[in-house]
Amino acid sequence: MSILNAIREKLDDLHPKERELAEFLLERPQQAVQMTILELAQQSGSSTATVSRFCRSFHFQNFTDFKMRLAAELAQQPAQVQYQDIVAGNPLQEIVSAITANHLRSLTDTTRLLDLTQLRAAIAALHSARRIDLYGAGTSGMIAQDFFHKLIRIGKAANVYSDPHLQITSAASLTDQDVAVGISYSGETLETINALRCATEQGATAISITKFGNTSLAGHASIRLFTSSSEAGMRRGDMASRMAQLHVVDILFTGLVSEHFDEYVPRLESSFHMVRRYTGKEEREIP
Amino acid sequence: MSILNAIREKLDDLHPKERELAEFLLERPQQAVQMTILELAQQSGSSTATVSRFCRSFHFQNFTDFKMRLAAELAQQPAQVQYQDIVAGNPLQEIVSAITANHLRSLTDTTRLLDLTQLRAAIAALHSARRIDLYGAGTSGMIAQDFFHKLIRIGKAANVYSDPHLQITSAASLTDQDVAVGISYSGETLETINALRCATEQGATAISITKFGNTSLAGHASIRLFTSSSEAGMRRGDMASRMAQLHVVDILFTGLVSEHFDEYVPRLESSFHMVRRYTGKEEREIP
DNA sequence: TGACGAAAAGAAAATAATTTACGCCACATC
DNA sequence: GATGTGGCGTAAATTATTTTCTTTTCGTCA
Repeated sequence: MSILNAIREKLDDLHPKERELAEFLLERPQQAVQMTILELAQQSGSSTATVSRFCRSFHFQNFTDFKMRLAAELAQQPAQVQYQDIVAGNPLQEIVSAITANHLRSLTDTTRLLDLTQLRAAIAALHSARRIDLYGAGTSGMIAQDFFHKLIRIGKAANVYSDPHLQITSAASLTDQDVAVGISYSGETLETINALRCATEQGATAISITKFGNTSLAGHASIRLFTSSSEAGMRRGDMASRMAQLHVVDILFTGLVSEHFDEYVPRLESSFHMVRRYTGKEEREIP
Repeated sequence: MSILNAIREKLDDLHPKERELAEFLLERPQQAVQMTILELAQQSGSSTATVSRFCRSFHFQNFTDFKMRLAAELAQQPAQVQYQDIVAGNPLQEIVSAITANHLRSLTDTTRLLDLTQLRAAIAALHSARRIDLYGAGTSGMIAQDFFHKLIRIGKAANVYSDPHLQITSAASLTDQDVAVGISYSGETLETINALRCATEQGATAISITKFGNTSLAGHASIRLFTSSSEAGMRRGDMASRMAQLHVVDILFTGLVSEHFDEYVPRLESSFHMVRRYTGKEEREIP
């Protein structure tokens, strides 16, 4: 942050208009680097001449040089705004920063919370499962879908259900050779809990993916995986939590493939090529 | 290295002079970002017009925009762990680190590539849309689903289709008051391209969400949103790209809600409470 | 109190940079 | 060999930036 720091240090020594400009730059550097000198001058209440002089006074070759270097500096570390809920009329740039920060935070927190032992147990269970059932509702249903997509790519006998009746119907036919995965961020989704309970009763290995804490769903699972839990923020919805859950799914899947590389990778590559072959643009172009 | 990657990928498709330019950029990007368009044209053996056209063909606003984003990209410290593919028998801890790094990188790269103008245009289009159609196949279909979940929460007349026949059927009935969103990481999914083309023909506003570069899908959209593009890595699948796409969806949605706070937030809160009321554990516990 | 000078800052002119319109040329097609 | 198409450069138009010149403001000193 050397450029912005240098500006901040000099703030008191600057002429009034330059100071206004400097303050604008410190406040909204991201926007500033996208502007022309005229836009910047107008928005900061000065003139193009002042901006130009300002850049030279800081020993940049010219305005463009200044803009480039500032852009490079800003790219170094993304702004850290914390777990914000949606509020009215935020500048778009701030929304972008806030969401990015939320998501990054969510992923790193989740990584930190991961229990390698549980992860290994989950991978082992998935690997030796005869059949894999996935349960989830709403957004967590989508996570389950995603996991499903991945599992069938490596030829696993997986199923995914978001219909409560089907969930139970399927769970009822599981055996002790099977695995059921219940996904629910809150860990309190009744349908998912019931499906996992039912699976457990049939002797299946139950894996839960919930937010960190002692949630009901985790209570019914023998293998528990957790994602970071941020304060709710009903407006924000489940954006960050969904990222975290996908993150866990990705790690599970990658761990699974990596540990049984020779078995799964050929299937993975085959599915990749087949999808290309049968859906790719090159062979079927419509004129 | 999204921008340079995108250039590298397109290298074979470029016209001779553009190609020379591209090769120069790939070889000496650091120098390139310090030059004016004339210098760059001369040193790469082309003309200013060619450079300008080149930048636009990659969907940058103009040469300056290109230079700024490239400078920002070059300023990024090389990540400790780079976009890794799945390999055999890695220690689990390393897998976790690698995936986390991949995902973080994917999000920050995508954020850096976001074009606020396009984003604003997309938000405005979505807001005033009479009807919103979402198209996607495979994993991108899931992203479309996710967006759909969000849009119906705020009472938008949205639909999501992954069946190609339904996509076209629905697209055919769009009007110039409607919006169609095509999602495809590769930007080359034929079904999605056709659906978006059809929508465009009906006069609907077309929004694309693809990896960065000049992809076919983006070519058929009037509003183009991009995610970071990493080298393929077929085993890794589309984990990081999916994160990036969701990231864009989240930003779109949050921006939409934030800009029209009074209209959307009550609906959002209502949907939140209703889901709680009708599916929550507290009222329906099974003993 | 008024005159002078220094410095700040804008207007406008000058310059530089970038985009666009236009047209030429090469190559392909019939 | 005529005609069309598309790549590409030149130059004109546009836009952006810098510099010069002028006005204004404020402080100092007679």
